[in-house]
Amino acid sequence: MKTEPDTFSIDDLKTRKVEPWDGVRNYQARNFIRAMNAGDAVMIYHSSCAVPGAAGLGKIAGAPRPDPTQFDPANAHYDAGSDPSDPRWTLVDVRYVRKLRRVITLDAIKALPKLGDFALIRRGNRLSVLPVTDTQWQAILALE
DNA sequence: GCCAACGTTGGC
DNA sequence: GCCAACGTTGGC
Repeated sequence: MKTEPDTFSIDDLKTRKVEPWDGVRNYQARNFIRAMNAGDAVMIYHSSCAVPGAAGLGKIAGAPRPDPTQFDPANAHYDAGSDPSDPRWTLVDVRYVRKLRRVITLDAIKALPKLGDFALIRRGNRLSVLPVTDTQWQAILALE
């Protein structure tokens, strides 16, 4: 799961302990959120910053649920077209697990030989929530 | 349903 | 700040 550290970093998650991951407004990312289960492991990735890369680990704290910000006209992520009886957008609550000892940079991840098809390093990748296979997960964490 | 214009993401 | 990628919007 990507986040811009200037807005919400792994340190912020550490302070908050659990954070509702709201504001995702991309159908593909939403579908990945809907496929999540409580207890699933997540890697927290810092994007749009000086050193993009994996910064920490978390886990999903509960079942996916409607994102309340979609119904709040004052919220930047308000969606007037979302029907409260069938909410369009979903969030999960993410619990802090730990920071990585150092940021595993995008460069280092790209240099891994056996990632296979990985949405994070596809050209023009813009997905804010994307799946990581066991193989990818272990290969990345082995760089810590 | 096509496609140009526009907006956003995110690395550099 | 620039620009490539790509999703969304809206005119036709």
